[in-house]
Amino acid sequence: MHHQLKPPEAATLPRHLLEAHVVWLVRQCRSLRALRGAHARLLRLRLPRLTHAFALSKLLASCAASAPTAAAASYARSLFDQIPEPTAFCYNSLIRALATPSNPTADAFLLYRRMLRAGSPSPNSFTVAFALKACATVPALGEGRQLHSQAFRQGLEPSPYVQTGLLNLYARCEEVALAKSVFDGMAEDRNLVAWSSMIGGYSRVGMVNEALDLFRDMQAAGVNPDEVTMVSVISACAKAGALDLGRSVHAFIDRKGITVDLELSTALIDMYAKCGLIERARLVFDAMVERDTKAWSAMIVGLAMHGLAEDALAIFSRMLQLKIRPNNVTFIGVLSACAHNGLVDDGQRYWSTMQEMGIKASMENYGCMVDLLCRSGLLDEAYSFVTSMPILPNSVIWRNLLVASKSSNRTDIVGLASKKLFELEPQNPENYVLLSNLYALNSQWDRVRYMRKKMKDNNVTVVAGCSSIEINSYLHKFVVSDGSHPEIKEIRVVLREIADRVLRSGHKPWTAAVLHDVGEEEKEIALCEHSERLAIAYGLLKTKAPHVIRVVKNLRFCPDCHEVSKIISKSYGREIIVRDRVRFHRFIGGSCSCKDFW
DNA sequence: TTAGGGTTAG
Repeated sequence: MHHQLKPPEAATLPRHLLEAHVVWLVRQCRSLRALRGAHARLLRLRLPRLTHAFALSKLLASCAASAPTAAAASYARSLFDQIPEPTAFCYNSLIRALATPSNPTADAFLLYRRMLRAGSPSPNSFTVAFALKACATVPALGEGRQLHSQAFRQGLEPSPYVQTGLLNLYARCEEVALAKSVFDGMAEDRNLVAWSSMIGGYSRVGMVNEALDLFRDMQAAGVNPDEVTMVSVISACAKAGALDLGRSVHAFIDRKGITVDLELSTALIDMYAKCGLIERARLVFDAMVERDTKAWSAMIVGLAMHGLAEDALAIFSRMLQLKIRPNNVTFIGVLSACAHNGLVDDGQRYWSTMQEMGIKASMENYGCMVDLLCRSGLLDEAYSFVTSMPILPNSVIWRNLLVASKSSNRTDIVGLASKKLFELEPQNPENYVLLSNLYALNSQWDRVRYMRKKMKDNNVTVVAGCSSIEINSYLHKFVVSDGSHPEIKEIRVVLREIADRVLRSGHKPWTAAVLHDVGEEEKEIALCEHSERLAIAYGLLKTKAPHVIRVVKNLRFCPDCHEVSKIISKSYGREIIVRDRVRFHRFIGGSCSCKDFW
């Protein structure tokens, strides 16, 4: 009946029937295009003034509920501007529509402020919830905090939607302490969304044990997780390199019949890849019924991380065949696959492909290219690439260049790179240590001493690296020379044994070159109590049956650790998989399966 | 009309 409504008839109908027609028409719309079509049809009906405003607000609300794109946001704004006296409902809808990832200016917050200044209509709990969501999407912590205090003043804070909005804002801004305090205050109101948000917050900042403990608490509280919760739990395992945990969580997902949707599959691919089981990642990928750019990217990045360039590139070309548009992250995978396998020409070709496809290169993409050129020994090309970049190179890029020129006698590059590094990050100990090691390598001991002095003068202290090992579903963390562990005595016995075996193998600790002017005892500590070695020692102590020891480091793997892990693996007959921040080093019987070790 | 999720160089 409704769709047969014609303009002359419209003028004669009572208001409630017209409104019902509007509601019906808008409800049919499944896309932005359909909404525009409905808008045009409603205009042709020449509705009375009030019904017209009603129609615009319904269109606006539907637009706000659609996919959060830039197009939807701008259409919503144009609808809003046509409404003579916008109600709170209209403001709420526009604020909701403005919360798009492509709208980083916190426009939603500005609109909320405008509403407050105008004095009417008054914001309600919907307004605050939508505005908080916008701040969480950007993310804009400062604006979000202002919202928090305003919500408090207006008495809107107790609304459970405002509460979860605040919790999620803080969780997304990596303010876990603030998020936790909101979460703790919710007590009775804690629902699935609140639990998931909090777990996601912990997962995001790498507080894996906290994320998993909370996941257990949630179940104990009788709240059943869904696929959204599981994404956070799985990505926490991925971050920690906790394969056993990840596997048991995956089994839990299957047991509970939780839907493994697009996002959860992607998280599983990432988890298996980061935990060293690339074959398993591949199985998850192959079983997917629907794959988007992120899913393809996760698979490509995973393969690249494992040095499987051929597979990564094959997957990439299949992706192109299926007309899935890659993004800059996909190209991070493609370019790093080339870099790790010395495929300079291919890498440069893919770089041009990326430009041709109109994909804007990010700092990471430039970084991949610099890495590609450096690893292939094309130092000059790398240098000119860096100096002609349209964006200012960051410290990662300069460090890469510096490491690449360590045995090149290119004092110009070393000079520029170190100058840039100390300008960009005067307080980062990594730069001092790197340069000092570089001088030590060339036996320039006076320069080594100068770097140490400079470090001292600038009050730069080395932040200890941290390694962790997963034993019985728990992550045990260690830092260098960490004597605080309750079982440190037993660990030291194993360490002593490791040191003996390592020294007997004839390996000369690399660190000793840098520590040439320190005492024997310090050298021994350097050899002995690296965080990673503490973790391996603890693994040897605690795990008898499994032959695999997995250690995750938050720092870059050093050549000395690489050598020592190989020796331990061979000597104890254990497979050791060490993952540093970026990739894998798998040692089995003394050989290293990592192809790109420098 | 309300809230939670996945891929990112060394």
